[in-house]
Amino acid sequence: MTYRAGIATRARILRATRSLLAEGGLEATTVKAICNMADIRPGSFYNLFPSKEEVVLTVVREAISAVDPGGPDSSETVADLVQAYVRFVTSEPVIARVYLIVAVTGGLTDRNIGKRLLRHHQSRVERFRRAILRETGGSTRRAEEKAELLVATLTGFAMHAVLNPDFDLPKQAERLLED
Amino acid sequence: MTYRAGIATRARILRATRSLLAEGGLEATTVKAICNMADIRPGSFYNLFPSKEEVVLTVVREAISAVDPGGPDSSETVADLVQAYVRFVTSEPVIARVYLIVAVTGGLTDRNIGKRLLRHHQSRVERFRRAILRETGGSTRRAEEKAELLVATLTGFAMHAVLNPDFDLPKQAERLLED
DNA sequence: CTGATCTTTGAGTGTCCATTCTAATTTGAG
DNA sequence: CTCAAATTAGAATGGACACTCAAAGATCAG
Repeated sequence: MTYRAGIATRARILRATRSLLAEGGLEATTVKAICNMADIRPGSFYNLFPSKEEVVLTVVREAISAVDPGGPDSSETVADLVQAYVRFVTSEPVIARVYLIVAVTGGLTDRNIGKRLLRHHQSRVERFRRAILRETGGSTRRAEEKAELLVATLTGFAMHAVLNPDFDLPKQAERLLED
Repeated sequence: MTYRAGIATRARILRATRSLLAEGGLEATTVKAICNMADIRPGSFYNLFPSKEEVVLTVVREAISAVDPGGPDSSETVADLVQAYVRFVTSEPVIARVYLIVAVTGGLTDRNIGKRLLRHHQSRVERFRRAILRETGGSTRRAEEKAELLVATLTGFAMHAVLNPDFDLPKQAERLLED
């Protein structure tokens, strides 16, 4: 994969996979569908990726890391974190859908994705916990509980936002911060 | 299906389907797997159910209605509703997993299940809204928003409870009621 | 006991899937 | 321009899937 053509094809495959995952989940993401959307033949696909699983994992990794962009910042507030998440879900709906569909469904049914998701979830809780401690103080234990509540709530919100187009995510998130 | 043998076989098929859905989602729920677990041959399966889809839908319907047992009661409180949900998730983990897995995977990818789920979600919000109005008053609009927030949060909690065995659902739900 | 009806069996069907293979074509460094 | 390496095409393979079918067996009302 050192020629320009290969690099471009690889990008088209990833774009198609992302789109298919967001639209119809793993079930709709067949190699044939990817090839159709990327306008290539299976031979090209397998010249650039060793398996379908590898493309899917690549896109899922991308989606998971997009949930928490940038490293932890020692001055970020809880509101910053919540707003960053809301912005992610509303401005990158395709990747957000991939995250919810594949991460959550895969997390529930596939061990590898499940572990990866749990690790990611714990690091998110940790980041929220630090922000809560900086902002409102209290015991570490109490902050941890608050953080878990916040993260779980946000995930629930995102799911409903994807399921129900009328769900007003920004407003609900704002209300969440008031309490 | 008027003979005893048929009725018993039907029950075994449903039990196997429930278990497989809870364990590995739709992907793991193949007709072959159902037949193995129920110790029957495909012919028997198709004598009692017209298709795999029909069994899955039967189990999903069962799971959806199990989330809100009993009709709306004009004296139920918000705490009652929250506790009923927590009890459902903790005491019927198999069916709860079916609800979450199919809700997320099917709801996002399959139109029929998605619509059914959206309707169910709206009736749940309605039930919460009424309880909130009775209890704390306020405008209908505000109560609706509060209700949506509660339902979304509870769904997020249930997901994390299924994903992370350490997540303390009853305690988090209790804390949710305090605020 | 009998026989109409229900149930079960298990091999078989067609379809779709991920993946492989060989040969042809395109690329770009020297 | 040359040629080794990268890329592509597209038919072919094997396996898993949902589902069918004809024949054998079990059930139970009368």
